[in-house]
Amino acid sequence: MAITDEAIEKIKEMIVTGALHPGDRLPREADLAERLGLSRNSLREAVKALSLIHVLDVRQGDGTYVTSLEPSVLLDAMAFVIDFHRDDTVLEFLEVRRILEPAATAMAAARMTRDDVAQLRALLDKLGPSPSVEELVANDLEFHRRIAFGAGNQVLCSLVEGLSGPTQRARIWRGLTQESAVQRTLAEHRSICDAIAAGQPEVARAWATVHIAGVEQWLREVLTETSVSVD
Amino acid sequence: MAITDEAIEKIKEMIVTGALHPGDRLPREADLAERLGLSRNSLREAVKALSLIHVLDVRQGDGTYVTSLEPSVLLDAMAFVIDFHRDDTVLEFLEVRRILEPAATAMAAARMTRDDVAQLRALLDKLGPSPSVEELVANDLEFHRRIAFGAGNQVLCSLVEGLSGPTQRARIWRGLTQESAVQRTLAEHRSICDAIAAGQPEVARAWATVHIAGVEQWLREVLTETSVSVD
DNA sequence: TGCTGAAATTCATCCGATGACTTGGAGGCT
DNA sequence: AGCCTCCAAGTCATCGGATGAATTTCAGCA
Repeated sequence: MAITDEAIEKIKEMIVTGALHPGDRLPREADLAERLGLSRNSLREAVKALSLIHVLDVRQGDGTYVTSLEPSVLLDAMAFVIDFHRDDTVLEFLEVRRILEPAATAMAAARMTRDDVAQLRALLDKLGPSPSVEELVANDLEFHRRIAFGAGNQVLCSLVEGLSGPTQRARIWRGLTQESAVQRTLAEHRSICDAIAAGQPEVARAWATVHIAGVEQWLREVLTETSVSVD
Repeated sequence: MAITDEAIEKIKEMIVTGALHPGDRLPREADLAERLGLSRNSLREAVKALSLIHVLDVRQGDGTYVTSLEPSVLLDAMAFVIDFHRDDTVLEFLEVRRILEPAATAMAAARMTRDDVAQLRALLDKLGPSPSVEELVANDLEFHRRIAFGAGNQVLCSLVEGLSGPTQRARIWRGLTQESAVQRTLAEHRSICDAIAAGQPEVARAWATVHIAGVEQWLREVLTETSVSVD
């Protein structure tokens, strides 16, 4: 194994075994490099890799720290990974969302407080009569984020959030506006919200399923029409 | 933004825009560094980070290549990330598995061929009368892997696979053997297999749910008993 | 043809030096 | 005392160059 990979493993080891706790500061690069028996350059490669996936947080002029290591932070890196995928696999991601989101929505319907629901509805109301694509994306993202958060499971929450990279969501919404399916989608958001407000998990689950399946079907048609060369 | 991060973005951009395709070879480090306007050292940090998440594949003496970028390859990196989590969040991961696995199992029940099922059953039969923990873990992993694969969705498959890091699965099985709950768990595997063989998605889904929920409940009790300091 | 070994290519690792950024404290002002 | 300014120390960021290690390529030979 390459020396840099060993360094990655060793740092990981230090964290997993508890030698390093979340928030802890690492020794300075020069010291840590010496301790691990490699050059500062090679160590930096290891640190850079670990900081890309948010395990380490490097602050110039200050030091290098272990992040909180919360699922949300780590799964966050997943969005980065997902951005690499183009249309051909987008459908598969959407299929997974169709599994996760209804579950999350049902859980949210059982757990969210009256106050949470009020905020959720306020979010939907905030959208003007003719919103831009950017506003739609932001609103959509926030809506699903809050529901996932309301499900009370951090892992589920970040997974749902990460699963539709911002890039993909943007592309979908751009497509929807062109096809004037925006109104239907927004109406579905309201239905989901209503079901959660009524505390009806199964109804909420059904609306969420319908919602995702709708987008899925639309995307499937678009991909078929434009044939193979969507790229 | 740091120059290295810019390099990461630029390489990502090249891939996403299609300037670089899966399998393509990158220019040699020296050239690429010059082209992107940074030193070889800094470029290497970027490359190292991208290769940790399996976006790039570096081969000494040969060159640096873009990987296949298949979901399985990229989500693979998730297992690495998940290894950082300890008992406190394991339950949340398990809860997500309880959502995904039943769905995958139901899909598998509808899609797997007679031949696939035969192999699945053969796998279960391969386990001797008193298997070691290592054998149990390997068998368990392979069992769930095949079902997820049988669901016909790469993303779902790698997600299910990745969600229970090998480390965690091992710990769970070690615990199960101590509590002699092994037989019940193995019996559940057989029930799941039977339901898939019978082509009954809903029965398969139910057994999968029961299976995961069982592990979940056991783990919940263990965590409660041993109090806070499981770490 | 098929094998061997040397040369070319490319990544791996190291070293040393300089620049940039953050933090904390010394010193002075109000 | 409280506050601000500014400087010095600490730490990461980036660079250029040099040498080693692994792989591939291909000429030369049996």
